[in-house]
Amino acid sequence: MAGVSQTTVSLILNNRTDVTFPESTRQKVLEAARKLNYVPNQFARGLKTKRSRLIGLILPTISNPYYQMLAQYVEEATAHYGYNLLLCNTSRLAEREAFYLNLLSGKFADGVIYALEPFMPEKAKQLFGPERIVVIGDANPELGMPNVSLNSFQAGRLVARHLLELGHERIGFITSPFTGYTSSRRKRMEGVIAAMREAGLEHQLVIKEGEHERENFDGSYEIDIGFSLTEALLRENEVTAVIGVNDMVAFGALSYITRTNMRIPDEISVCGFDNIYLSRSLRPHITTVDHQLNEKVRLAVRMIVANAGDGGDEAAAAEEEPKGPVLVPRDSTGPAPAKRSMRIV
Amino acid sequence: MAGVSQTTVSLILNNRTDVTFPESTRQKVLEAARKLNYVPNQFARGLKTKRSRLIGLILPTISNPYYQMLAQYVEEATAHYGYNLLLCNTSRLAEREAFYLNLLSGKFADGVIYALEPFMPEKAKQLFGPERIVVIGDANPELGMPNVSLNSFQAGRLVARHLLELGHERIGFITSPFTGYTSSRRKRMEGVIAAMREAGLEHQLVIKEGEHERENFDGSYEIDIGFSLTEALLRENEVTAVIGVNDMVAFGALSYITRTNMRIPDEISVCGFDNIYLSRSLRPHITTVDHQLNEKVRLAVRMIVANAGDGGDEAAAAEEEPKGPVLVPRDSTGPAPAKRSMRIV
DNA sequence: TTGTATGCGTTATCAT
DNA sequence: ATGATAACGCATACAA
Repeated sequence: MAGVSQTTVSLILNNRTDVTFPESTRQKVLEAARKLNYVPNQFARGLKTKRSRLIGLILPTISNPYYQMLAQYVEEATAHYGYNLLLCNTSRLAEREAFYLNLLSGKFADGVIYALEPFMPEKAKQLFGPERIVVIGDANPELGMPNVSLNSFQAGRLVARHLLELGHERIGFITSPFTGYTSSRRKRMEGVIAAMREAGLEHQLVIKEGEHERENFDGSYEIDIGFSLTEALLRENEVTAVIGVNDMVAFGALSYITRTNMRIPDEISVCGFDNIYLSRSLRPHITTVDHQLNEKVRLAVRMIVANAGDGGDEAAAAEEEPKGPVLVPRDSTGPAPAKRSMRIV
Repeated sequence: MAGVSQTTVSLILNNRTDVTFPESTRQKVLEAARKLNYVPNQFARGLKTKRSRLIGLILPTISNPYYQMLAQYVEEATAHYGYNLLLCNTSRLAEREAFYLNLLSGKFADGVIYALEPFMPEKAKQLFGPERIVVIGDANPELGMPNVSLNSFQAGRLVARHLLELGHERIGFITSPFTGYTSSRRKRMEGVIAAMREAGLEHQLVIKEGEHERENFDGSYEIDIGFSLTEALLRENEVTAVIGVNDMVAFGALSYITRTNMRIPDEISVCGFDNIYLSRSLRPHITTVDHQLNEKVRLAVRMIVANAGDGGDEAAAAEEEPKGPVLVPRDSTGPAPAKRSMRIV
């Protein structure tokens, strides 16, 4: 229609810098494309270039505010690079992970972001090669995959130090179960223990762990765990602060405490991890730790885009040092109450 | 490697029913494929078949529990059909919607599910054809697109009738702004008004609408709106029940009321819409309306799969009548308090 | 039951 | 600066 060849059209529409055309030709082609509502066929393009501009995101479920937040960030980052996000909910089932790995492979996706610990790292590496995969989570060298680190240990330490500085001495840590696949829960606890030990208060820490991982993956499970563990914790112990292993568990704690008519933070402090948006919406606003997830997600996406792609300067950008977790103090934590509550100690 | 032709391999690997092979040949091919870790190239396949087994989901943001729930259901439904979900967050920006429509088109996606009212229905229809699009939301014949209906009007009526049955007469309805693009808020209100009118209590309804739509799309905005509108509502009016335009707004109302030390539901009832999982986790569990979204989402996905696809029986299944909204009574609503609160009336 | 040949729409190579 | 042509990997019409 523009009276030129396929080649010319391709070169112009992809506005490549290595060739140059007279403005007149360029306009003719652009005009014709516009008139025809031309949209390049991504199948044909992918067949040649082996690139899809698609990134798969593997996570257990989107019904959990943490993963929802993460997915939101990934979506924003991929869109920024003109990429599209494929959502893959595995419910932590190996079978579902395998299903999605197959679906994504065949050079179909340019890369895969794991937001949980891979069940089948070998299969993933075999299908994509390690350089097309990024794991967002606590570093695990055994996996042999690129990793954007979350440093849960440091996060745990930050929270505990915050409470110690406020004068709390007897502290409860409540958590959903330590399972094989979520080492971050354990690492948060270890960070808390480390801080308590540094303060010489190691034996003042009370740890309560939930019983069974429940099949359902929405946040209600964690809220329930937080509620019942706090009930048990306060029945047996005189703590002045409760640390939930994440914000949802902390909300459960808050629910129970509110119901007992104890005042927060005057009589008891509560805090969590993750800085999900509810932690700054529900009242009281809760003290938590921000992972700077947005920055980290962007880094992960850049790593894949650089590797899949046009390389060069992009690749350099991917080498940045990720930032560490930061404490976000809010209304739910305050100075430890006076001796009254310390009578057992 | 199996000593047979491409054709044979293709036929066997796609296990087509219209041809039949001796078991020996079949095994040879399957064996070879397994050994080679063969994964079909989806680009090449798509180039021939014009099918991607990809469905685009267009929504404003995933940082809002309603859309998060919807996305979860869509993901489950698409996975069930061996499809993959492309997540497209538009933040209700026309520009972003256009970006995604282009990205998805070129026969790249088999269909598009709109979870919000399309900004550019014409462009969408032009790129995909109306039969490849399904809108999940209140029916809007003007769009000329297939629609899975949510019936917000009926939902509003259900809630109001529930309160009327409990003896409430003076009721507040609080809502984020009625904007051009979310007619469901207005329809919920109209349903409430209809029920009040049927009871002859039309003038006992107090409506409070938030000021400006805020740019940020996480639920915190709606919680804040609920909080401040309830404050204003209770300062000026003696209502015995508050209806939030959705569960998040209702949570905001709950937050304010809890802080005033009024008892729920003894002194005041609160309810919302959508049945997001938080409504059954946070305490008190709130009365709400369930849209039976899961069923509706499955229907929407089936409609696209049937149209894109292998047709026949699938297409028939897509004709089902969608179910209506149902009331979910929980702890936050109870009988209207005795006359004490009714002195103004 | 199985093989041969063709084409999907694009980009890349090599001409001119 | 631009055009001709091949090739990507698969599915299919047709032949055998």
